[in-house]
Amino acid sequence: MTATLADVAARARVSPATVSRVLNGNYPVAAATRERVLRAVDELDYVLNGPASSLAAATSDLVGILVNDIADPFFGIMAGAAQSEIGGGPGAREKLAVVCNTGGSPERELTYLTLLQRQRAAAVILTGGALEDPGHAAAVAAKLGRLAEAGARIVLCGRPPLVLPGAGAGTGVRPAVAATLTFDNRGGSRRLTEHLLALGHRRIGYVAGPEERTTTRHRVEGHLAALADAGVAPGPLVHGSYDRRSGYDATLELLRLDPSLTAVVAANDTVALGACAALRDRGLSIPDDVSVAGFDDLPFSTDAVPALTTVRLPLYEAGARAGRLAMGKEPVPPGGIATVHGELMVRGSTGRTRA
Amino acid sequence: MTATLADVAARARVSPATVSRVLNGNYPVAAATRERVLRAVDELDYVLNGPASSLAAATSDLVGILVNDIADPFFGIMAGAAQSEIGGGPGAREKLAVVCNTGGSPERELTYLTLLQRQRAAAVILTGGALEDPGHAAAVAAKLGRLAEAGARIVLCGRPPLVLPGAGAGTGVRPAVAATLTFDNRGGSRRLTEHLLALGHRRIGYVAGPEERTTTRHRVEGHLAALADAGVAPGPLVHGSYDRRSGYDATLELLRLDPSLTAVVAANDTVALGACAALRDRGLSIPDDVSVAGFDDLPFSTDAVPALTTVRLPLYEAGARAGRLAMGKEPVPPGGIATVHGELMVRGSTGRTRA
DNA sequence: CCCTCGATAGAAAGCGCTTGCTACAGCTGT
DNA sequence: ACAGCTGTAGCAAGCGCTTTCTATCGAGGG
Repeated sequence: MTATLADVAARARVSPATVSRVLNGNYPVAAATRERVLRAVDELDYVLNGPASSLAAATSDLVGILVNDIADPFFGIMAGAAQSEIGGGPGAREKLAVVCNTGGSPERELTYLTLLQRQRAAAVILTGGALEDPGHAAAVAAKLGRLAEAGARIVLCGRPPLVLPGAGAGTGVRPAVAATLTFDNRGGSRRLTEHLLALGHRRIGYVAGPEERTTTRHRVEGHLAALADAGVAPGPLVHGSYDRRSGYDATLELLRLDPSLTAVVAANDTVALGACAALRDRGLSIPDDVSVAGFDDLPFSTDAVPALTTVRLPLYEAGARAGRLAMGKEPVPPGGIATVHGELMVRGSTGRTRA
Repeated sequence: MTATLADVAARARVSPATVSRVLNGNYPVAAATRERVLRAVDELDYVLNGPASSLAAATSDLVGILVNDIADPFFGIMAGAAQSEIGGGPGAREKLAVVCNTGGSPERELTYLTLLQRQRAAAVILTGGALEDPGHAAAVAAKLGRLAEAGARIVLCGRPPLVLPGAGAGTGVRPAVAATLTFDNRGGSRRLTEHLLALGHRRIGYVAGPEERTTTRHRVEGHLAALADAGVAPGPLVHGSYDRRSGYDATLELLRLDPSLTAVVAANDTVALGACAALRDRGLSIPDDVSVAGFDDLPFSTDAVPALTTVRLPLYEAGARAGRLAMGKEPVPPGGIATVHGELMVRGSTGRTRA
């Protein structure tokens, strides 16, 4: 049998209450007593019973991090950074940061949220783009509201702010979402396209991400805005998922739609890699025949040949900040929302159009 | 306030016991009653209190997946696969699969194990190579033993079997580890080096992973074994971490140690990418001047230019299988151990030495 | 020199759920 | 018509911890 608090108490010749207080360190205990208790804990290999503790204290030390695709470094980097800020704050009770992979499925997102609510999670971080389906958005908002009511701190990272009914300023309703770190996908995308335009490109194809995702839409909007400002007509656009295969296929399709393309902008770096492969397979050279650009600046982008022009998103920093916000270790930005900007990284995959 | 079981019971005009039985579905409840209860649950937006439930039932629905680096797709792919097998088995109570990022730190590994033990996790999956430090190995083994005692099913995935004292056959001691899926790193590495030898390479540099990791050692051993069999003297070897930067630096060092190298074998694909970058920066062409090989066959490897010769590990399949084993959905392999083999993928980054 | 206060420890009442056991129908078989 | 079932529902005793309230002991102040 596993040892219980009572066993430890008996061995240390104190009451269970005292043991609990030693373990939680939120009540004065004489040094000698503490010593004795800790020794007993050690000798019995005692480990607190989490469920019992959470039940009695009405709080738990679980922090959930939801990601859309755990195999994608975009999420891995953010999640890892957040986790590193959450695990073992000094003094505080050790928190258990766990990442939950929704795989982009709305049902799983909701399921995980319910599961986290069931565990009375102390905080929840949602990373990456959201689905734009109104029904789903409402369901998520409702769940988050309930989580927040139960005391969980909610942080959005790389996701647009959630508009909650009845949570406006002055209504006295505490907003469900404690803080939002939103990525400036529009602005980054716009600067990227401006860069391409400056290089002389006029026929630019676009490999977009999955439809109905905020990230996809914002990046497309930035791209179109840049074109509109320059008075350049948009080129062909194909939707796909966020993987290299999709980038490959979509690029072939783009080429079919407009064989005279001089540039391809991809939804992200992974997709861009697929695009490069497709172009090469068609015998086109990068950037001499066609320029290619990605987004995110994942670690491998600099190793592509040629190195990928892209927009760097400070994923690690954003994830870490989200982690701190979830722990209440960092002040909430004014208005609860902070925008994280991307930086244009010009590298070898984009070049001037031929004269 | 959040609704409790009792609230639901009152609303449905039944006893709390009945509500519990409806929710857990492990006791006959008349259809009409069930109906009434479910309606009440719905109307009250009731969500089971996980801690209370776990406490009373002495089990929880948490399943922990430990990974060394969540930003590395090697782990992301396995973890995602495992998670997809764990979330929501039909009929069974929904499990919460969570991934914990140790960052390769032994302390964090132990901390997470303790935290999972505290939560009375239903199962724990440890992925990737282990640290070879005997002290740490013993500590982990002890923790796993305690977890298993508490009813958790332990599965190792991509990690060598754990030798537990006193758990041999016939001792009547239930082994702590339910099942082990071990990767044939030695064999894969050996075949890779044999391929290089067959292409005529005799001066092969090796960029190894972190020291004291089983994966590192096994891959090096396979490499050396192939060389020994062929009567070829080992080339220079440099240790580093599992990232591209490390591959870059180590390759420069290798070149310094032996400028006449004709091939570089890297600890994994990520490292290989760094190696490629270093070679290119030195003005060497791949594979004409120097061949490069990786390991794992991560998705981006096929997009490298030239595409990377590597050893494909069925990460997704292994992760999924680990997930099923953790759920008891799949029979344990004979002896509790199954070896997962890698497949040599010959691509453009390796070629014949010049005549 | 007694009283008050600060510091520390204990008693006990839950926290919300599960589950073994008991209770009570409505039937069946004789 | 009655004992014995089978099928459902309720009772109540915890699960192991936290925390409020109370008790005790010493020390300093009036």
